[in-house]
Amino acid sequence: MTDIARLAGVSVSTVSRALSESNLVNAETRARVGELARSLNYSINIGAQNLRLGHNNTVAVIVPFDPATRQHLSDPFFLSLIGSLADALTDRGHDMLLTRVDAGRLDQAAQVFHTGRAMGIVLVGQWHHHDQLNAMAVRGVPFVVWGAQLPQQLYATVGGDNRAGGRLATAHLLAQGARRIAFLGDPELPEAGLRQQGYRDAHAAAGVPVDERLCRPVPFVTDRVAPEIEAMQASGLDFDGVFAASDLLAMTAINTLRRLGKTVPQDVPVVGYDDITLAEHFHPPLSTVAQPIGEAGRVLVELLLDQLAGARVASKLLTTALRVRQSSQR
Amino acid sequence: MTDIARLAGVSVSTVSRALSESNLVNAETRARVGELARSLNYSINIGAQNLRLGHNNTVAVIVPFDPATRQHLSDPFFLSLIGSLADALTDRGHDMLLTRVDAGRLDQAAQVFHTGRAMGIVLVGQWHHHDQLNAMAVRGVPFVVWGAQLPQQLYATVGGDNRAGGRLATAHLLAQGARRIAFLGDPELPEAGLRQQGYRDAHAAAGVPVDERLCRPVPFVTDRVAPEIEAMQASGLDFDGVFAASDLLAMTAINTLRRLGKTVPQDVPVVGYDDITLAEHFHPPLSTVAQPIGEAGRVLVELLLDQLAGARVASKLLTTALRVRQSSQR
DNA sequence: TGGCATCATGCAAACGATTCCAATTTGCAC
DNA sequence: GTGCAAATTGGAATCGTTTGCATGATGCCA
Repeated sequence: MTDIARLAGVSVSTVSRALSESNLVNAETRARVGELARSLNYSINIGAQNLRLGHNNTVAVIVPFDPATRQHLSDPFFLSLIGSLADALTDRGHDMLLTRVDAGRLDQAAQVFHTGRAMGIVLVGQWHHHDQLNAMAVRGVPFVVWGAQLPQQLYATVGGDNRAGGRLATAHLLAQGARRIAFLGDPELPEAGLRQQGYRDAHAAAGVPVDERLCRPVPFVTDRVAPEIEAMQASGLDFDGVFAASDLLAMTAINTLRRLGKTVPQDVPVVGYDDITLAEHFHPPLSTVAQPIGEAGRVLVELLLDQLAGARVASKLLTTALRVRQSSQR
Repeated sequence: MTDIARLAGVSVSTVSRALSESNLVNAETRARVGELARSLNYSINIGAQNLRLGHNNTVAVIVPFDPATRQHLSDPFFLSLIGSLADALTDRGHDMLLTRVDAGRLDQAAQVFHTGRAMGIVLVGQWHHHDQLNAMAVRGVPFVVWGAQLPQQLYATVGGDNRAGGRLATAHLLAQGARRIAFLGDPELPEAGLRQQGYRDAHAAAGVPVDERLCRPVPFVTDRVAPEIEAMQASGLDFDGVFAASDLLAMTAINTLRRLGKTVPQDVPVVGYDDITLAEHFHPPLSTVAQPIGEAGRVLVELLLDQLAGARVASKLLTTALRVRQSSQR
């Protein structure tokens, strides 16, 4: 900037004003400075600008990281959500900082705010530490979370209506004539827990009892599915439908069932959750509960920005919809 | 920092030194300052630090954006690559700025560097503008690109060995007895072009002629696949194998074939490209050419950092491997 | 006691921008 | 010619850090 000032024969103050299109400077000078800046391929240093202005328009998107398993960032649903966030933030003119932090040391996430790297935070992924999140909220860190609403939460979440989703999926399976529906998913995780709750709701509404042995607490890891299904079969536990808490689990379940000689959907209709890109390309095309991914990114960003604007924001439940495809229709 | 200095009864200089664990300060003062900082929940402002130090340790990952279609960021392969980059950068202690820019206004990508937002750039996605990339390289912008190597290129790329991948896939199909293999993919795109080249290589090596009508220039968009296959069938163009330039195309092709009454792999073996997460969960499990995604992120980051360290870096070709699954084995 | 390292600390100048305030010029009316 | 407002511009302080240099204190040795 000093160089431009020298070349243009004006002071840095004037250059600064000219570049910000202030009408305090003579139109002719403004043009000359602009020209010069362009020809020198110059653009103002955002860091310095932020420092002076006390601004910052980057938003951090933080994904948990389990240091024990050193598991990489690969879940298709969360990757899609990240894509959706990237789009929403770009549309709004914000930069997106993608960060991974140890899921246990959640307070590290706040650092990105305290160090001034980001103006606010979007947390995405499976966060167990409800209390740590509350602590963060109390400390005034601006953030929103993708996930389930919990009682006594001091922060805002955005998430699909997991309970309704579970209800829809299960009701559909019941309507297909299934009476002994296995549920695959770990109810310890808030989102899966609500989906299971919906599963129970649907049973209650239909007057069909739930066999607790059919609720299998499988984590969101595909290689735990096959053993679970084999265990059910080995112990003579009969089932005539499967509702899995994620599409990946559902797909693995279908493959396992096929390997065990059962056909989907004739013997066992299956419904998944998430509606990832490949659900409809799967064979048979997977019935699933769709999460509104595009809307998710937009709403998360909107809530965060509202919060930054000083509003007290409420959590939002996005509507989910059942996509009936062939995997569940006999 | 001023506050801490006041509370600790020392100057900001000392606080700065204490916080950076400099041994120029008395161990006792250092401890006191550290304690104070922790209790005040203070962390140094990275922006100001960067400004003073002239540093910056964030790397921008830039994904193209077609403003005409307003297409969102959703391709599973690129999303995985982004995940891989996030991991590689986190491991190396760098921040990752995820940005989307208009694929046509590629020079905008350089802005993120010129404005000091990032120290370097990783370009990911389908970049047609070879010349613009060269111009960027000439101007001294540090960046690496995921994609195919082109002649006369002044910048470094990292990519799978697309030609070898195409060769592997096609040779495998030929070995399965296929003699009329359809190729789905747009050879105008460098990567798909090389895969097609490999397809031709394999034919030449086996002494099997290529029927040009079997090379179908399908872009990387799934809804263009079915019309293409139907057109082939309608025109009586026979084929007994399919090699698709991406897994998504392959999966759509399989579904289309099935709809047209052909079984995969018995009637038509199919091989895809990329080995996305769901390839092995597909039915039938999809044979495909695996791209080393994890390695991709690491190598991209490594090359960029080498370049920033002043080395002149050469493009790198990552080895690809054929994953034979059921979709191609009769 | 004086001289001289050694240690710990403070002062002030940067880094690259923005902006309040003051200064200069110009135009216009009286 | 004088006075005053408007239009341009420059000077200097500031944002939150780091660091070269200078300063003061302390301890040790002769």
